[in-house]
Amino acid sequence: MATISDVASMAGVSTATVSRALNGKSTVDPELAARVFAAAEELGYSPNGPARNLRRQEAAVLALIISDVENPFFTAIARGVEDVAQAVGYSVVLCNSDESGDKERRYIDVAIQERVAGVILSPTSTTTNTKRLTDRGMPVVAVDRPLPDDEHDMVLVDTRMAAKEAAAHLFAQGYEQVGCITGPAGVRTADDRLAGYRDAVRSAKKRSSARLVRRTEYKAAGAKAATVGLMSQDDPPDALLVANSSMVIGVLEALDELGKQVGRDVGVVAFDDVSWAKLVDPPLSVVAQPAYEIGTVAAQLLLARIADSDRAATTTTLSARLIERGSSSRA
Amino acid sequence: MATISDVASMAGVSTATVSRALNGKSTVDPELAARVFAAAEELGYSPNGPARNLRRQEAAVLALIISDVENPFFTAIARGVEDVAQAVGYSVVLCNSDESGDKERRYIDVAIQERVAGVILSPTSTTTNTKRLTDRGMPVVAVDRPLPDDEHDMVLVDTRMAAKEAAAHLFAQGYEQVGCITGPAGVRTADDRLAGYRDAVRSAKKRSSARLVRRTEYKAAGAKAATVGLMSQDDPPDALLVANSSMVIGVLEALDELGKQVGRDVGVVAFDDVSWAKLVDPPLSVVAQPAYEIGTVAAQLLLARIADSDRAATTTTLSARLIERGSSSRA
DNA sequence: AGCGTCTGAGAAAACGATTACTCAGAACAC
DNA sequence: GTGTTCTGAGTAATCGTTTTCTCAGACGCT
Repeated sequence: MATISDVASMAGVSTATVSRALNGKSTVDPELAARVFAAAEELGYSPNGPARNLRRQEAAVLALIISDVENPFFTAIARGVEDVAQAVGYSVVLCNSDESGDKERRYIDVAIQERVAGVILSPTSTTTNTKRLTDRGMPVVAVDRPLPDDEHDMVLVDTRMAAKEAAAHLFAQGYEQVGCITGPAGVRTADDRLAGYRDAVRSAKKRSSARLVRRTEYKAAGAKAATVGLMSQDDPPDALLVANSSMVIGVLEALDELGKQVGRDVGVVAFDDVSWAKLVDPPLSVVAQPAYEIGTVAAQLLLARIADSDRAATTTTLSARLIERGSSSRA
Repeated sequence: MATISDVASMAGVSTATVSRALNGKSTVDPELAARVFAAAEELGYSPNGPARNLRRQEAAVLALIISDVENPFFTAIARGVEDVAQAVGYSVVLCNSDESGDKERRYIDVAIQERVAGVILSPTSTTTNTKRLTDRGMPVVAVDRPLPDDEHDMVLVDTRMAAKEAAAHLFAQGYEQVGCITGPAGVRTADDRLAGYRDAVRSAKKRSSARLVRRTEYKAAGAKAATVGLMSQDDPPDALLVANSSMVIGVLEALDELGKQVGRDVGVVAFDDVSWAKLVDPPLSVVAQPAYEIGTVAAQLLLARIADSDRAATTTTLSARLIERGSSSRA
């Protein structure tokens, strides 16, 4: 592949001049510049990124490490990040940690090695991995889930409040025994949603009962099994708050197989307003999280931190919105 | 951030020895190696990727450029690619071209600049962009959609046959006037699915009619409008073949709003077996494409080509599978 | 002992860009 | 006409690795 020296000798100038011309730095004689551009075009010259980054000690690349590429919530975040980054000339590379602390670590190491300008991640495990980044002074923004030390910029959703509101809505609709299916213990969103659920139970003056709560992976299969377990006890729940959109697939499958009619027999509210929510019967009531906005805000925060590493860390908390549809109504 | 020289001086050896020790090359005195490892650990040393890549003239990174991150078909491909790549120590960076030839070109340029080892892409526009890659001898594998010249490795699905089979199935179920909603002209999968549909129309001895065909973006909104258009004519179709899963969302919404009952009034088969297909009422009949496998095969092909650039180009065509559910049955 | 052969570590040359220096010549002021 | 400033291009240093040389010393063989 053509190098800058090839261009230089073809244009009959020094490499310095080529570099200056191509980057529009300083002033270069228009006639020389024209020769340079012609030569670059002719040779199909494309600057060697690694060499440039090595010299410049910076790369206009952001890493985005998300915990599930197949979850629309995270892909929407990705879009938000990308749109902001593109606008200022940064590229985004997307990595899928797949809820595995191990893969997360591997991608963090790649990000460090490649010396990307900054990292946005939805942390799976706590601290240990991100410490590698902060130890080396790499700008980081956490999304969706907080990091323990508040040295970091974070973009979160007030998911506890949202869960409370969703559960309260179910009680208000006349459901008596609202259950909750949430993610693994230690995953902050899962814990928060459970806490919000409990807040609502308390506010409704109901007796809180571990019997009505299940925790599983944030996946359909686990949620399906959990639903079967919940529903097959004596005095089963008559409504469910489900902590994400993958899970609700398992939940709806299970209810269908158990012959329970959603809405009439069992009220359901799930997190994330997926594109197909209106298509199921009855339409699914959801907690819509501002995923795209999380992405845009996170990208802006990261860019700000890259520009000024001494900025005080900020935490932005966005709020979610309950969308009432048929699945949470007995009518 | 610590450099190799820092490690070298702390360990009291030369940088060459540090490099050799850390990379396990050649033989290094165990005692020296131990000092090196200790120093590297102590300093939190992480080799500078750009510098390494510059020297080595290669990076263990693959670029995957897909046309829609929010489409589960493509994210499943991504998983396949990633699993294969990870296993052999390559990282994958995912880029979203968003069906825009412009973004595609930008990401291709980034891939070239960063000198990634190879590129897997689902081409949006034809030739022009990929020529940039091949001109520079960059290994490329096309997925989902072919590239015109057969100099390339490709992994495709026999989507024409699958479309034919799906449409034939609708006829077999007793639908008389099967319509088709497909993607933009020029997008190969869209054209092939339409061609397969026409094959089936011909085989069923029906008169083919442009009246029953609509083309729009591969998005829900366009498909919704197309459906309304199709259904509001005199003698509207009584079944629809829908070319992807985003579109079918719009189609189902439209049918619902028009008061048409899916299955009984209008049969529907759509491409891609999305996770929620069984949840809609009636369950959605689909053409399941082997997306994950497309990804794994593509990654293997790419790795093979990276290892040996003189390999003959191969085209792998996988087949799709029709899954019959309630939406294509009058019962 | 003397002479290859080997081993293993350091010195130094890449890799391909950017950029701090340097310096010739023009422009300008006196 | 001389000295000063300015302009713009080339020279060379630099980024942090890897890797080719180079070479000292150990080893083995006759």
